[in-house]
Amino acid sequence: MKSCSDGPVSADGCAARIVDEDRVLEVRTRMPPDEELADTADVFGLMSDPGRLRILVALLDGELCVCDLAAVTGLSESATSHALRLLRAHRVVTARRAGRMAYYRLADAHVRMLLDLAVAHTEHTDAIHPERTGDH
Amino acid sequence: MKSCSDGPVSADGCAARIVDEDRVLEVRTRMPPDEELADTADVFGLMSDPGRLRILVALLDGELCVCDLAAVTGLSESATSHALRLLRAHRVVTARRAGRMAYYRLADAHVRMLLDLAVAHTEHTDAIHPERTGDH
DNA sequence: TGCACGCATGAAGAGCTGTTCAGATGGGCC
DNA sequence: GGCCCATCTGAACAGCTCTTCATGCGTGCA
Repeated sequence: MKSCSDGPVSADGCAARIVDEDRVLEVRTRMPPDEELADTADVFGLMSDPGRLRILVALLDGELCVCDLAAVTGLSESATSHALRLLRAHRVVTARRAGRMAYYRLADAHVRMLLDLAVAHTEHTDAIHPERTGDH
Repeated sequence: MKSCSDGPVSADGCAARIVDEDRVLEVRTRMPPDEELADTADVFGLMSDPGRLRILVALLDGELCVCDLAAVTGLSESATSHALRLLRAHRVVTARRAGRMAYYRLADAHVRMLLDLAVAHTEHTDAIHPERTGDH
């Protein structure tokens, strides 16, 4: 294998040393473009809050109004509304107005698949526990 | 349908009004326990940072050392190491030491599936753009 | 043995996130 | 019209996150 710092740094202006330049270039070409990665990270970010995750899991079975979502998730109605606003802004959920009520449902098949996969696995596998770090 | 605020609040001490109490109770029973939801949210949180997401996507093809990961992701080597420490603590990646080098690889099949699903979809669907909110 | 290298770590600061509080909006009902 | 109710919104604050800088640690090589 090559030395980690022989020769000038790679052509893209990055100052980091590189061990296996061919491999790095290959992985780079496989890497989705920045914008798509950022969007994907955003989607994961939306699902990374326990409150929002509860909301989304609750909506897997069908639509619910804001106050019922608040009751299911344990969030305040204000916090629920804020969370729904975020999810709505990212088109993960849509609202249906019925008089004074607002009924929300999942609007993104992609997110639904991710939720199904995640929930299915949390039911059958042991949780990942950060406490038991396993390093050093 | 019932009025949203008739009768006393539901028996669990939550002060929120409830429209469809049966539905709320049913969804609650389907909801995974708090601990599992928290762990799932943590996993999504790990994938919600563009830098960490890049690292994980890069590792889909196999192991890489820290400096190459830094080169691929565009992160500094320090930031890369910090990110890897987090991922390692959650057992999402494992390290193999070879002399001075440290080679990392994916260690969690669950996370790999989520990554595959997410990346596959970003390649074929239009991104979710928060700018076009679509509400009101 | 001493140095250079790859990596790991701790501290610190800027920025982001999620909550609560207070108030606004708009629809139904008397 | 006037009131109540479900929801929405903005401001503000606490807590967390991610990055950088500086340094420590273990390894390989001269």
